[in-house]
Amino acid sequence: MDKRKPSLAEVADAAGVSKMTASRVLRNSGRFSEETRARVMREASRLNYVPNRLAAAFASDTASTLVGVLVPRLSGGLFGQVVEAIDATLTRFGFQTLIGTYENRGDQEEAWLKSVLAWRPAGLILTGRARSEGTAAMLRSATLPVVEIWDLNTRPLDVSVGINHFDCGHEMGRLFLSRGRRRIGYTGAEATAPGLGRARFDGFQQALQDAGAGPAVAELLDDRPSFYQGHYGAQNLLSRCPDIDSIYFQNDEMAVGGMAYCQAAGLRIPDDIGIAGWGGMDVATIIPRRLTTTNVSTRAVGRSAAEALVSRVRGDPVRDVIEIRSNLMPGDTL
Amino acid sequence: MDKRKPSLAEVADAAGVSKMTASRVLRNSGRFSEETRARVMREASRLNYVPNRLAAAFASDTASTLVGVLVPRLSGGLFGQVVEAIDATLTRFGFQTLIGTYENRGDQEEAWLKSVLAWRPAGLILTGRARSEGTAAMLRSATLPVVEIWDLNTRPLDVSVGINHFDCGHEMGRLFLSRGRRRIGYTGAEATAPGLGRARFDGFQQALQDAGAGPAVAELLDDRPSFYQGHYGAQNLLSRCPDIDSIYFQNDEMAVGGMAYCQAAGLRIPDDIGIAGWGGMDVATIIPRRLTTTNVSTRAVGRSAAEALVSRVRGDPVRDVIEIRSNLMPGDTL
DNA sequence: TGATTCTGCGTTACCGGTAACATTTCCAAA
DNA sequence: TTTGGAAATGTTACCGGTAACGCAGAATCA
Repeated sequence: MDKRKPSLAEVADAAGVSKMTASRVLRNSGRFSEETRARVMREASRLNYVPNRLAAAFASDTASTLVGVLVPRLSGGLFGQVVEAIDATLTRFGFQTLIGTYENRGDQEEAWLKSVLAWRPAGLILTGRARSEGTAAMLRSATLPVVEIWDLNTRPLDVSVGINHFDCGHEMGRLFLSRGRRRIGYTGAEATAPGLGRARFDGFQQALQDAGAGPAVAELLDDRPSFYQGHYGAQNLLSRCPDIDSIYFQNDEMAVGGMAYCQAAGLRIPDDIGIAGWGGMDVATIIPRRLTTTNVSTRAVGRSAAEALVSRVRGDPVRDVIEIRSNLMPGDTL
Repeated sequence: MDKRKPSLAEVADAAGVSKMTASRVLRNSGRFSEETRARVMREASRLNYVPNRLAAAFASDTASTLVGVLVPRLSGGLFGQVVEAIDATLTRFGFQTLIGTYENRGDQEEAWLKSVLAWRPAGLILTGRARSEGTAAMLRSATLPVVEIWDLNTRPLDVSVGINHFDCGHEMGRLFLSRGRRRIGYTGAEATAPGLGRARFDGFQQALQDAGAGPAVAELLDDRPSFYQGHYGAQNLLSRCPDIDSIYFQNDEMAVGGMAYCQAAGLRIPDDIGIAGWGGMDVATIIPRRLTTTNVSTRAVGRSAAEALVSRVRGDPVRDVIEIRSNLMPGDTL
């Protein structure tokens, strides 16, 4: 038995037309009669024809439906949701997602980019904005649609779809002050990685400074954000500065971990200590109180990014800066 | 300025050799002198040559480095970790991950498979074992390496890397009994989806039956497993059967959500009610007690699956059933 | 009625690599 | 010096599609 997949030529032969006509029918690119269409489609289906995208993309340089998607990670946090939304949207438009994770290592990013560009993708979706010189050079010379996500970039390489993290932090800072908090702490993770949580912290500090309040005491850890890091960070912070009255965490996972520590230490929330996080993560639903946080629509980020990319690939007009709104949730923990 | 990427022919010309020699050098497939190697590599690097994998894969039928990876979801639960480990391992071996998520819809799976097979991938990694007839037929006729993950399949299509969920449930059932639990409840999600949590429940019930105990009362919800589903499921279960003394949850997220409900309802854990989950998820670290659960090495599943796939692609011998051990953690909540 | 456009389809060349086979070079052994 | 064979390199054909162009016949127009 012949295991080879049937080719376009075989479908065309079976239908009694030329390869080109069969190709036109299968791509629905016009210039064929209804009768021919029916015959080609019937034979394609009968032969279980699976088009060879390698050949198609290779031949035309415009037919690639691969999209490279690079995120820091898939587990924990919100990136899994973002990628889910990206993939769902790309799939809807007939594109495929080529994934990559880089765990905050720039060299990883560069190697990944090189191996993805080798597939001549239709476009790229990249997270974060801090890029190595080599990466930036590759992107410039590649001239393909690139959507930067997560951190809103007002002067994007091409298109940016993201959240204004600075404003999130600033808004939260004002909320801390309006609740009478004055001895404020901050706990973050991935201290060595640029971007991501950093802008939130900057906005937060700015809000305190704008109001003439002193800066927040920061506890920055190295690992990725997690429950445990929040727990540990809160412990460090409270032993260094036992008199702080509130802590802003880099995200909800950390906030929930920090809350667990505070409660175990006998502190009442929000009376003895105020807690706030960021992200509106599912994990926050498990605690009896509603966590003070900023809700972020990760699905909207993913969907908008994918839609913007598809529009760019098709040559449709696209706004180059797309902000995804986030909503402060005052909650009951501050 | 010419925006086209340099081709192999240009590199070869610049190095003063034929395309074929340049190709051999770049693939390191032997049969060239050290001096030639140096010259070709130098020119490739000088011209910023990025090989065209489309052309390579298309030409040789053996050079594809794409691997299709299909999972139910990326956010929540453990699949994000699994995919992370798969991707890291595949990257290490020079392969690329083409991702797909199917949200428990069989038609999605079939459409995804078709679009991935169009790229003539080197292999596939699929989650779960319940497949539609169309999907199974496509896999049979495609004759490419397929690794099934998550549920251990003792008669795999090709290779299976997974966890024995039945045994996990059985072991946990015995623990429930040894702790004197007799009026037992179970809370699961995705009731309509086959596989996944189902085998654990079956094993659990079997353990109870083996010991002559009555079956667990089941509360099966439709949505995907989450904190909220656990909370809600526990509530339903306790209002239907107020006298149950313990609940086995489909996973740790649900268990933590269920615990939150029980505590809010004034039940002491484990005195009034015993709680157990599954998965060893990070979320369990936030609660003050150690959750009774089964630890699963998701990284090991991902890494082993990717390694098995690479071996199969290379033609190396591979065991066709690879069980990833899981460990019962007695914890403090049962 | 002749000229022009449109419709439907075919022909040819090519995308950028790699497999298979052919050829040249070089060195050691006869 | 000749010669055999391995090492290094070149030549040719091809993978399966698509772009560009060509061409006959039908429809439309002046």
